Amino acid sequence: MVDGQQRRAHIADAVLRLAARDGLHAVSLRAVAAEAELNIGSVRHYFDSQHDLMRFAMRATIDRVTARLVERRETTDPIGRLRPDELADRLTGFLAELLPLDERRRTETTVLVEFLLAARADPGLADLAGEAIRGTVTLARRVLDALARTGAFAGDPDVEAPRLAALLDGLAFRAVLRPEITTGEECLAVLRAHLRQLTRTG
Amino acid sequence: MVDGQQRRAHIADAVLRLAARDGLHAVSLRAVAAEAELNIGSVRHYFDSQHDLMRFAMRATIDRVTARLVERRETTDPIGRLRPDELADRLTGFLAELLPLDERRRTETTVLVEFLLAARADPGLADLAGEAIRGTVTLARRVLDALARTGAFAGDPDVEAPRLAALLDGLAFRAVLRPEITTGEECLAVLRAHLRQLTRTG
DNA sequence: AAATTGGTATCACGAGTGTGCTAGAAAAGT
DNA sequence: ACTTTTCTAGCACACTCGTGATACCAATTT
Repeated sequence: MVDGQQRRAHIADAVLRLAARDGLHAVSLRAVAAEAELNIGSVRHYFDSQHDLMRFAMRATIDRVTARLVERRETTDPIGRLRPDELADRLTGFLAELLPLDERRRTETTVLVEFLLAARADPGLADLAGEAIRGTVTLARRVLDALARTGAFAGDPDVEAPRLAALLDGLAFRAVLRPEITTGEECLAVLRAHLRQLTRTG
Repeated sequence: MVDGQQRRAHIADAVLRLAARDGLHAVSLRAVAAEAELNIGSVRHYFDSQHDLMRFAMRATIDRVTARLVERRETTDPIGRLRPDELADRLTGFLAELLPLDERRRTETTVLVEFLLAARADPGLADLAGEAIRGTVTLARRVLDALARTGAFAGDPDVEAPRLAALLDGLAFRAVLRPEITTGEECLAVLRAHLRQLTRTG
């Protein structure tokens, strides 16, 4: 007996690799089967339709990123008294989980952008897209809370959270599209500057 | 004799409408012909290949947005002495040209996002994508210059320009994907807050 | 008036797509 | 040992796609 969960994950991985490399439009059943080194019939055994496969892959990506953030959620806990700049740098590293700074994060971010855009015209993915888009704001809110808890920040969260969320998604988007223009170092520098400035305003 | 330029623009319009409504993957020669109420043969008469058509449409979109910005470029000229906040609001309106705040801008922004992502796996569009991505930073630089010229801002342009660019693209991206989450008002509020804060920092 | 170009309209081909369907092999349950 | 489920493998159908090729009409040129 084969491990069904593991097989599905393996297939989803093929989808992610393919989508990140060649774009979502290149993700066909046949291409996925080839990439996963499986037969088309096998792929279809684990996923009833192409749509199921896509949804599963998108779900998996969101969960994967979320899991990383949860793993590191203690980063936002104010252990001890840190200097504001130190706290800002700490949170920069935390939020950098959403930026394409290495192979893994690049794949995840790229695929998410692809899926989000696809969801625009595909009602079957609308809920997942909403989840992801809201997720960034939620995360931003959490980080701002962490700043506020140390008294280093006292701005209006209803403006600052969307602002930080847009900045994050914008950096990710630009770095995904043209890494040689919006480099990883630049992303970090910008994000760090933003968080540091927030600590100076409140 | 038919006006070739006009016909090409008409066809490109059909591409934009289609791409904005159903996504780029739905833009086939047949769909474009139907949308433009032309015969496939006619479309093919004006464009040698599908790739030519795509390139032309992307080029047209970039030019259209650029033209709007050039039309309003005097907005960045410091006529008279404005209060910093007034200047910030003025520049907010200027940069809002890149945000999907009405039908026209929504179409343009959406299509641009679609094309940018498509360019990731299509070397034939790479130069246009680079142009667009660089364009946002250039624009950001111009706005920061305008701020600096009035002495209201003295930050580091090498950080602030990419930051503003990422914020702009992030707002546009999010508002294109989920307008009910990242609304037009929120975009404006965030952008205004950002520019106002810049005037207070320097 | 004849010839050339510009524009419109179709057909046909090969390639690629998702999916319905069938069937053999392998493993698990009885 | 037999049956049933799981898995793998592949055929075939209907569809869409871009494009080559062809033909016909209209306007302009010669």
